[in-house]
Amino acid sequence: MTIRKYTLHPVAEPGTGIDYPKALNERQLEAVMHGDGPLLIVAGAGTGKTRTLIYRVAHLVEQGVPPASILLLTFTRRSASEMLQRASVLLDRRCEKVSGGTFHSFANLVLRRHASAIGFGENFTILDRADSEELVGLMRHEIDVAHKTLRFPRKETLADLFSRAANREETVAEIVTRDAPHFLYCVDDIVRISGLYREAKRDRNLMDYDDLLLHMATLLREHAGIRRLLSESYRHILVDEYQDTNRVQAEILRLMADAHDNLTVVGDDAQSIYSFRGARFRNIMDFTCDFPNAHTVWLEENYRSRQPILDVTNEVIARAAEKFPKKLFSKRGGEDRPALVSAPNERTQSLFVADRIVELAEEQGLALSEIAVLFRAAYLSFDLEVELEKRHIPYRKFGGFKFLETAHVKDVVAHLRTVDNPRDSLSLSRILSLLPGVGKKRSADLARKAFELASLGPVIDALAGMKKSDEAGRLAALLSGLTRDHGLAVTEMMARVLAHYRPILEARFDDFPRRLKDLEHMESLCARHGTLPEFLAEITLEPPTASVGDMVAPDTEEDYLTLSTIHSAKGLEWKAVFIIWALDGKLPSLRAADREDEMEEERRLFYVAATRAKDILAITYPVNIFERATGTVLSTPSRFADEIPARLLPRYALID
DNA sequence: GTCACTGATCACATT
DNA sequence: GATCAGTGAC
Repeated sequence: MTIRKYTLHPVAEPGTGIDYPKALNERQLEAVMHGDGPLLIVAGAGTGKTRTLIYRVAHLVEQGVPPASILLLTFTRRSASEMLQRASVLLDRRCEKVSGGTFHSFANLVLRRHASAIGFGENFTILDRADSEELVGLMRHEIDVAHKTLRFPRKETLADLFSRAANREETVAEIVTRDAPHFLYCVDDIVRISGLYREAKRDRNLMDYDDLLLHMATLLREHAGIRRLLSESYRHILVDEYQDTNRVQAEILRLMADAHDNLTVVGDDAQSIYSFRGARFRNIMDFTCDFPNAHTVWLEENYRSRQPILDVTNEVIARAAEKFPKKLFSKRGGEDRPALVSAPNERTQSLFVADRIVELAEEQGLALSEIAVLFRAAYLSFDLEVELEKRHIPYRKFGGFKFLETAHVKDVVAHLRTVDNPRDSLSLSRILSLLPGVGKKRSADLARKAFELASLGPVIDALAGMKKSDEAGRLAALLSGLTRDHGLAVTEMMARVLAHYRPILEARFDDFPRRLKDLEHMESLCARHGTLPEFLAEITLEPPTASVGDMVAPDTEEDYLTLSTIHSAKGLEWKAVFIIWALDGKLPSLRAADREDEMEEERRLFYVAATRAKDILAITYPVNIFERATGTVLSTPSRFADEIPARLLPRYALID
């Protein structure tokens, strides 16, 4: 995000030392200068928590701590590398040597060395969400579901239940009881499938996202030698966005800090928005229980937003049920209050937002990169996107479907995965099913054979024997070439797979020119990676953030507007922010209505959205929206906006 | 066994 | 709108 670079603070020349008191306020300074031992930084939105972390990293390095023994864990890998880059500008290039990444990427790194200690091979394959759903689907068919008449959960639902159980360290039965009691009638079958799923992953040397964390925790817990080794290697651990960690992650941290207790966590309980992934905002409140000698620092001065915006966001969060009490303040004054705007329908909402964006850009000279439109769910921006395209306003959308999840990209990746891990029968049966005349049965049989022998040999022979099918012969040639020629560069492998896949793509999809662009983009991605396993782990752990259509225009220099889900907007800021579809039933989502804890999370979500704004904030909603699922008509603004006094948040209505 | 068709059912956020 | 189970034609 280029946006963050604009907030870079100019500091002394490298080598001349950092003028900490000049660059930081008193509280930030206290956090940065904290010596050894556990440290909790409770940092409200926009209070400079990233800055504090960066200075703390630089300070540690300056104090002589070897950079490689500092571990910086963040929510996305991109934010880790950005922070380390900024630390490098601050101090010197030593900061680039600091280890940084997400919990998942760090776990991947460790497990690639030590997986055998917990009964896995080091060349395990990482399953993304869709892969794990597919495998669950296979297991679902393994058992005879006796309840033909009653509804049995679909594979997506099952995978979701298993994931919840893993992230919260609860049993599948407990999760079903609490989150899906309507499936209690078949809870035994669900538990059986979860067992089969677990075994299938172990047999095939596969790990899903949750496994990376779970196995990492097991490794640390049960192998004191490895734990000591790791804990000694990373003498200082810093964690960003601590409010969005789950139980397993908290345990990993406790174990990692075993040898030294040098653990710094930064977070804001008011911005915890990932409970569906098992995040416990209570982790941040429990930190001082886990580490009784922890020092706590509070950051409350906001440098981002003008006071009228803070007046609104403070009201929103003041009504939260459970929180660390804090009230943010800003020296940035201003007259303009945020606005709550109703539109008679979605179309008018889109027209209004597009009009205002043009106005801000043309009349007030705001760059498009200083403006963002935020929403609860990815589909809510479709209508606006049509309008933006009509007016030729360039934008990029974050959140929603990733291009990695599209069929053609998955096809290509499956070829590479098969070569990397012949026991990955998911990928193998996927590419076999692409052949004409090969369906479920035959692909599964062949994949099983490859699995048993841990080799593609028999599959290649079988394919070569299918004389009638030209396609089968081509696939055989491709696979045997890729497995035989050792030491091939990833780019070369990709080029061969693409050459093979291209005719299949053209035969299967009407819109193949567009999809071909995605594949070309992927080709350019793999140029950055040395080995095949590295590349595969990379694209699964850190898939390109922009959604599908944006692959077409990746030119970076163009000024563009940001459309984003609120979740994907975490940690970012813009001068002007529009929150669309702030309609009660959409934000908060209707599905949160009967659970108080979920409603509280919706409140925090609204809070995160509103606190992204520096100067201008507009909250809009369409009325008379018919919800087919429930048969209700939604017409009231989000309760989180509605309960704010009009003197702080004035109301406006658009009329057609 | 494979494939193309039908009608019923459920739909958020992401590493 | 996508997915799933069931059906019948090759």
